[in-house]
Amino acid sequence: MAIAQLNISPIEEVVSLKTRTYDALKAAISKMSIYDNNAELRLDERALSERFRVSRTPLREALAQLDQEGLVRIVPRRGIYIIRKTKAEILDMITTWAALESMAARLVTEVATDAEIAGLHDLVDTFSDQIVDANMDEYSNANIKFHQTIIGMSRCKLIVDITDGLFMHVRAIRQRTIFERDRARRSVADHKEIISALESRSAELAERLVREHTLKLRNHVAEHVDLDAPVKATINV
Amino acid sequence: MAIAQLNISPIEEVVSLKTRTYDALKAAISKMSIYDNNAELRLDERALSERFRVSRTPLREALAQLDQEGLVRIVPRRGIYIIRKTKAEILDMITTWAALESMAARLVTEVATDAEIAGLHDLVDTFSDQIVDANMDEYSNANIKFHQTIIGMSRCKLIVDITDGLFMHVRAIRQRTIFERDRARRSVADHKEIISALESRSAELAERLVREHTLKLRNHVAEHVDLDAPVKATINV
DNA sequence: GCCCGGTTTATTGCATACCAGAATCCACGG
DNA sequence: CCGTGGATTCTGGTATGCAATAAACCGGGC
Repeated sequence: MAIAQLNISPIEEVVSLKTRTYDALKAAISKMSIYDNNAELRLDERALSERFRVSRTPLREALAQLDQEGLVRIVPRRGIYIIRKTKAEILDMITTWAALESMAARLVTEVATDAEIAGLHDLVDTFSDQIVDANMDEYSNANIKFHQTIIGMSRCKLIVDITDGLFMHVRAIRQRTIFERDRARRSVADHKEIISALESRSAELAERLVREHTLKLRNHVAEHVDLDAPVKATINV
Repeated sequence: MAIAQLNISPIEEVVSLKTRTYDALKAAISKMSIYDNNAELRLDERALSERFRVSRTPLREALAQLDQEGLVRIVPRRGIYIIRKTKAEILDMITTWAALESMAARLVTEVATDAEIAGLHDLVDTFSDQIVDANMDEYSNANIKFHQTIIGMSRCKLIVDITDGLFMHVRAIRQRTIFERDRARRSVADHKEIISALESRSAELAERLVREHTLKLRNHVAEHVDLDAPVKATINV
């Protein structure tokens, strides 16, 4: 059988070593439990260069980008360190997140299709009941996905990008934050309310619910999370 | 008279060429009217390297950071281009700004001192009347300063940083956006209302006023600004 | 005269070599 | 035994050179 039609793809987009190194480093840092007390926070250029089989030049360019992004800090003549966010910074991130997602919710009521909004149920109903108790980690992921989905439906790419960055950091401290069954249950309830608000296209309500939901988390973290203490459990948005 | 106490300052912090190149490039790009039709958007590494009297290595690291930040785009094997934001991106930026500043306003009602809030009057009263008509450019700067001041009083450094980045881009298109006397006057009125809301510590009201104020700008730009047309006049927040 | 192919040239990506500052180690003196 | 000063080493910062790719140019054929 002959080929009926040439399937043209944009050609293999040659990715520079810099970019690949950047991605690899970012992934590695994300996966690593940087809030473990015994985590190695210092990065050695030459060692990394060897492990990635890349010269220091593209590696350093990748590091410069990560520095700009706030994931690492390059101290001249001293070294490169993975950044551990302070509690204040984490709180700021959650506040910013609240600001952006509440605006996103407002936009969703204006631009999203009914089908899109309906799709949110799938991300919540699964965890409606006792399931939450069992798989906290899975729930936590679905949870973040719920929020990211709402934000995505806002059609505001900038908000999506910024919050993606924030989620990466927030994810990193999950393991160091308090696990509370009740919080998860209340969270599910909140989510359902939010979906209702979106479905009824009430911008003000949706915005307020989302904001309050996230600020609840903020207050929770402010009160119960100690970033300098040993690992405790999982955060539940 | 002998020295009573040693005044220790953090010592002269040595700034790397990379950092200085980064700053210089950023300043140069900001100053440049990148929305001029005849603006040169392609950057030549060697030429820059010569002009800055710096080798290509730190220059490239600086460019990598600017790329991450979204000011330039590095296309492998093709070149480095200054990014011209599309209209959609500009609108997204203003939306994001609205989200962040309205949250900031809320925070201000909670954490700012009366003195701080009172200080806002100075940034507005000067332009209360006809003065607006004369010096649009000056007014425009004071205008941005007004918003930055509010954001600063929120004590949320992350919001400050993000919005600083946004302002840089918004500033860049000012010259290409419509100048409207009436908008400026209404803007001053809005600002006064916002100050009142902050003074009375009403979070909801302040948040709403700020959001609506900025979204007004968004709609204005959406309707009246054409980024592909020749220069027209100045934006008035 | 136009189009296509090959060749040249310009420019970027990467690697390596060198430089400078900081931290550590060690020897010497108190 | 401790503190100080210098030398060594380690690590990041910078410069330069080479390789690879893409754009520009040129020549030949239709």
